[in-house]
Amino acid sequence: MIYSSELIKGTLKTIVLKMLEDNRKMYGYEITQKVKELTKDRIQLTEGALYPTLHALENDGLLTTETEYIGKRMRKYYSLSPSGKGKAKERVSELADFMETMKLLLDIQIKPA
Amino acid sequence: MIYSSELIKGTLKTIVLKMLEDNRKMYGYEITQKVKELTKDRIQLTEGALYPTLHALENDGLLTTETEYIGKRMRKYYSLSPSGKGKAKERVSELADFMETMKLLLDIQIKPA
DNA sequence: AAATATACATAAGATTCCAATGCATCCAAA
DNA sequence: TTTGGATGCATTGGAATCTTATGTATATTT
Repeated sequence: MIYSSELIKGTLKTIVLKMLEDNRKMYGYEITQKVKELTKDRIQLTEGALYPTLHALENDGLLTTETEYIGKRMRKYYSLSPSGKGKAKERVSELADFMETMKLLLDIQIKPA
Repeated sequence: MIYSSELIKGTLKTIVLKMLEDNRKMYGYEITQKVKELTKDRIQLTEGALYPTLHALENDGLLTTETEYIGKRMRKYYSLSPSGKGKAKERVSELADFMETMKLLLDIQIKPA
């Protein structure tokens, strides 16, 4: 199943924050690949959505960056700042709560973990 | 907890379709109240979002309408068309699947129903 | 040698939602 | 009895978010 793009809306920031919470330090392309892998190809982040989001999170002080070169190719690593760590927890828990609510609202049966 | 509005994005159409699937015939204001009630005030649909959505669904042939007057006050009832019924099931099941995926991605523990 | 993958980024446009506003009716309380 | 709150429709302007397309460049695989 491929999700209609509408569903992804509003969750991208949360996904990015969570990936960085789990992995400490990642670069953009790596995030797209990790998400693709973890979701078995169901969610494929587009670069046009991802990079602006990373920049916005950085602008908000939630991410810090460091640039590395692999050969001549640039890699821009992103990490959670202290406030980013707080924000990550906040966002994930908010989404979890929202999903609980949607489950009730839509009569959706969710398999236990 | 009040959800940051971003989360609602992408789910509004699904919510509306589901409400009409369960209730056969509803008017706009009734939908906002029902959703508010079912979610214990956590989701409050705004009119600026709801009405354009209802019109869009109607335009897509998923909803039919009938107007009634209660005294002098107009009421516009919305119902699922045959294709709307199919779409409702499709959307809800897509959202359920998406939530499963997000659960895995974000390590969220969901309580069993 | 060419195609694919890696890796960054921006721009134009569509979609979607919110906040604000407007109109009108009905009902309850002051 | 009149005033405020709830009911009920709707639109508009603007913000936010994502997609598609494009651009640049290097590395790897075929």
